[in-house]
Amino acid sequence: MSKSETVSAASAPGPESVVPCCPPLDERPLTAEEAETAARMFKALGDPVRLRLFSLVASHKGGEACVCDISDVGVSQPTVSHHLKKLKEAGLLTSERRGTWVYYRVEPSVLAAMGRLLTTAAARK
Amino acid sequence: MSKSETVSAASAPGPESVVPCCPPLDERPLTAEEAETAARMFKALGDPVRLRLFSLVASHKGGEACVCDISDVGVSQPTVSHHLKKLKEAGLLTSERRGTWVYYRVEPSVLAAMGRLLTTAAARK
DNA sequence: GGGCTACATCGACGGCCATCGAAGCAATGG
DNA sequence: CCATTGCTTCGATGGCCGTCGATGTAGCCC
Repeated sequence: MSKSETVSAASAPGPESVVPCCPPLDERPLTAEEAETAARMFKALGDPVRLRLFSLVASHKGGEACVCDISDVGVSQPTVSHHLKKLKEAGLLTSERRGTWVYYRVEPSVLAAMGRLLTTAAARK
Repeated sequence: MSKSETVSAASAPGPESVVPCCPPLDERPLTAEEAETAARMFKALGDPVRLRLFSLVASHKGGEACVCDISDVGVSQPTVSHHLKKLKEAGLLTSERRGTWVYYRVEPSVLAAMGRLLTTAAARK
């Protein structure tokens, strides 16, 4: 059961646990649970192929892209699908089927949370 | 020219003349090389234990901590040393021996580069 | 229906990685 | 010089993960 939150109700239930996650890294030591949550997101971007796929979606016009637009990253099509699933499970992407194609789109809130986790630490220096 | 960009490095040379590594994730698709470099950094923070260790160093008074201060994360001491080595290899931490103890300290420039990679993408939304 | 395209899932394989105990190196204190 | 403490390195092991070909499913078109 996902916590009631300001999640856009239009989308499917999807993977829950989409939260601000954690305080800035230099504010307080992360607890074991916080580290587990945050590490899962960083881990999702810790693969070159996934990072390229994510960047391809994020930089695509309209903020979304179908798999056929981004599947030229040097690996087979099943592998692309596998990585997109990983990114979706990490809460970084959402997918929606429209007719023949499946469109992927970035989840801005999670991305902002990750950025805040890092930039605040640097800004306070 | 109006200040359409909130980038702090408008004219200042900046102490961080180091390579920013990559453009923001939503600006242009990353190349294979860029993705390889950036993924290496994200991967370093993609482990819960490493993330806790990094947070412990970053939040410690004085901006540095010896291993004895942060080795209580639930794993053996050799494992702690192993993870600290990984963080150092990723360029996120630096170490210095002073007498009996070895002190670790965060590398602000690399941290800032990672944050910029994420926050710019979110801020431009 | 038949065929085609777009994408996901399955099963398997190879390699990387987190973890540990044991041992090694460094510095201090007696 | 020896013992002790702080930390790193070594070697081994178990598990996770990225990758693939084959197969399955969903939607479009003739």
